[in-house]
Amino acid sequence: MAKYNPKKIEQKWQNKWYSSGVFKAKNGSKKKKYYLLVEFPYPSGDGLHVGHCRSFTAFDIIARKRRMQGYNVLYPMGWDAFGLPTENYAIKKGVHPSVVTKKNTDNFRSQMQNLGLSFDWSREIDTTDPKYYKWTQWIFIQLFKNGLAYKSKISINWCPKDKIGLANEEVIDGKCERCGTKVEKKEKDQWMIKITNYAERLIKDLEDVDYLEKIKTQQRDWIGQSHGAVVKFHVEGIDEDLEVFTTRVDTIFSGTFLILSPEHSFIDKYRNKIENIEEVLAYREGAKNASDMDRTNQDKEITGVQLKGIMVRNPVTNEEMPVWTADFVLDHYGTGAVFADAHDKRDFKMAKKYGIPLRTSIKPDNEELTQKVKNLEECFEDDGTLYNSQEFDGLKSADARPKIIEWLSAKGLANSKITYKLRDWVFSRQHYWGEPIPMVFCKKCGWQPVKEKDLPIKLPNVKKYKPTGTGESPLSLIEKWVKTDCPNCKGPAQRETDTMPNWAGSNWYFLRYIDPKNNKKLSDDSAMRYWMPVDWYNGGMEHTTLHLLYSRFIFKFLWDIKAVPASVGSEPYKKRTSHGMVLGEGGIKMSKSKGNVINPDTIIKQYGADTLRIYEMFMGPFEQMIPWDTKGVVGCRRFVDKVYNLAAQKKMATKTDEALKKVLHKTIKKVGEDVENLKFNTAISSMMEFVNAWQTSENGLDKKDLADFLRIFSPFAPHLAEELWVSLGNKDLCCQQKWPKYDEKLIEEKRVLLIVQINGKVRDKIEMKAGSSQKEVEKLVLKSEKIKVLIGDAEVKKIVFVYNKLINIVI
RNA sequence: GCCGAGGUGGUGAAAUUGGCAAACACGUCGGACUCAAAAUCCGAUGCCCUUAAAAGCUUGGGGGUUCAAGUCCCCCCCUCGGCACCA
Repeated sequence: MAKYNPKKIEQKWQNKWYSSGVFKAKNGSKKKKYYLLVEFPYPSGDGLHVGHCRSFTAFDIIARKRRMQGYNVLYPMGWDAFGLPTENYAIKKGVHPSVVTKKNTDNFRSQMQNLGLSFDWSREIDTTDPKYYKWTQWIFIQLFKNGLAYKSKISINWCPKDKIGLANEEVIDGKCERCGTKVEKKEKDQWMIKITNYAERLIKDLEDVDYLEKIKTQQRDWIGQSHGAVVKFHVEGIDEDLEVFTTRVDTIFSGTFLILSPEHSFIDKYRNKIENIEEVLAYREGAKNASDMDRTNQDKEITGVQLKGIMVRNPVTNEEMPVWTADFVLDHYGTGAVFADAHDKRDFKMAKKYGIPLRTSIKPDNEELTQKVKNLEECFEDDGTLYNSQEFDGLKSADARPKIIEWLSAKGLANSKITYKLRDWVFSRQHYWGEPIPMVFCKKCGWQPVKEKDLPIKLPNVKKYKPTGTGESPLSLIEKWVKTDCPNCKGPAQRETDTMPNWAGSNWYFLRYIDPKNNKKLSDDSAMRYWMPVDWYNGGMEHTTLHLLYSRFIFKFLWDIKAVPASVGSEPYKKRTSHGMVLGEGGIKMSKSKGNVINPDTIIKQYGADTLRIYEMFMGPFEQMIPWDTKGVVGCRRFVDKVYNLAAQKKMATKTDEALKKVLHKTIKKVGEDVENLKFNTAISSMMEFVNAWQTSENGLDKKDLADFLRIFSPFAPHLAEELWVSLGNKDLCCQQKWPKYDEKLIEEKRVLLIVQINGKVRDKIEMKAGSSQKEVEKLVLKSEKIKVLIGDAEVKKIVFVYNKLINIVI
């Protein structure tokens, strides 16, 4: 038989698979479904990254295994193709982004096919296809109609050199991603989405899904729920209360002053009551100009200005408290105001700096520390025991909190309240290459959504993709497109010229794969009922708080408005895992500038796709970051070669050796279990062990056992598996076979290697039949010369026996 | 600062969850084949002492629990990821 030639083999089987449609998922099937999803890539000009290959191959293995286990598997692929690099390329070269996108997606597709990935290509989607983004726009309109999309003036990142608004992800270290200029803030009217309405559900429903714990934790932290209370502080001489959010009501008896954010509306409302208003407004101005970098600087000196002439009353001590403003109090969190006391480091520092009186009311358990706290030498921030707190003295912080809230709310002075760090989602981008926001502004009717029958609002062709310099999107320059009729009154109106962020298309794409050609709906109800939710979704950790959270939110919304059938439930993904990044050799990030990018095409050309697949799975644990090592690829090629040589050239046994058969069945068990746990590296090492045993066995495998091995091998190295499958005389495809079962009886050990320890140290090993009793083992061990010598005259104190494993003699 | 993950040979890593630490692979060294090289095959390979055997040491550091600890508990150090003036 000829030498192993992956080039010849792989092309042939890819053609066969893709032309026969074996990987097509069937809607309306009676079979059990399995929906496997990997994040669709942004088709960049650089081509497929070996990191893509890793997660796509991993889930390809699961998809192939599931098909062999009899499932109707949906494993689709598409393109998240709106995005900046394509737009930048268009600006530079003057080529239309859609032309670039077409070129890049063609390249990506062929690279994926060269890897033998079993995607169902009949369901391919592209977020930049008007037939697709028609529904992205439709979702926006539903958000608007349900009061979840609104316009708001907010400060955006502004590059003064390029004269363009930047998304957070375009700001690297406070500088513009393109030109490196320091980014400024600029106020601009933006479309916002009220994701905060869903904050509670987004946290609560995490209980019902199977996500990696670290993913859940990260989402919870991002949403940032805190339980506390809003307390009212009456302003002296004005019929007004200042409301303050706190999670530490237990410290309220020590509250001696109040701090407002510089932007707090109270300052505007009572300008004339504030004696030093000029100073206060100057402070506000200064805070506004401080960049994010300065504001997050830990060591920054605390500053503040007192609102002279304003006093409030502490609702529990009834004492007068001065009111200050300081920029560490954030306007957008809680009520934009805090009460300050000796139990918060920042308040403590500020009071010391400006000579504001402090009082303590919580003490730690430690007596020495308590003295320091009482003397105001140290700031105690933790929970402790209350004192100076009237009837609440002696209570622990945690017990005091609900009691104090209850007591205050009875008097109408407080309400318990839950706040979130999560903020509403800025949805406008001043770019060309994105979905146009389907809204129209009419002087008479205000903002109006485009009529659904007029969707999609197609991106018009422009001559220049360059930003306008005024902060408007390039679309604003196309007068013909901007001018339109009001959908409501038919009067003259203007289109929104901002586009959507690149998260918009990926919010709901998993619904489109289910029914990719539907032009009446996002996706057909009965098909959604069958396929949803996604059974297993894998993606990068970097998408945990953006894409993953956004898409969960949008899905909940679609479910609420019944665009998704009720029976599906309100969580889109049953299970979510994450892969580790593939780094360049030496452990640094792969990048063009470092010249350490590995192109999968090169590896396939040199070693074959099966080898690349196996290497990517063997290189290390799937969830872990891992450096590329071309030497390791060689080792995997040797393994693949070995399988080929053994299967193709060794004479077939009439009956497999008993010992080898045993190893085979252990391997079937191990590979099956490891794949389910994403432990591909150990699955492969166990197959290597099996192949080594096969190589050294006397007679080798018989036809049936070789066929079983090929079946477990085929998800990993599908091309070679098919080639060897037909060489056994089969006419069908290996990937359509049943996943083999292992024989429990064969796996059972008849003889075991028993460890003999003296005082916990391994001194000997004896082989004996499995299931021997302690007595039998003891007899044998104590007779052994080696052990006799080691025990010598010492007294045997104790003997520990672990069934089928070890015996430990304590002397 | 807080939260999360991790630290095991020269390298990537295993370790059935408390029971032989280093499987599998890379690399290195030695041998076979060859005029020679590559490829391939065989053997050795945690460290230390040693011609060898035997002993001893070893999972970031220190302490503890246990007949037995990479695994459990306490303290500390380091690396990576996330959040970060969030009241």
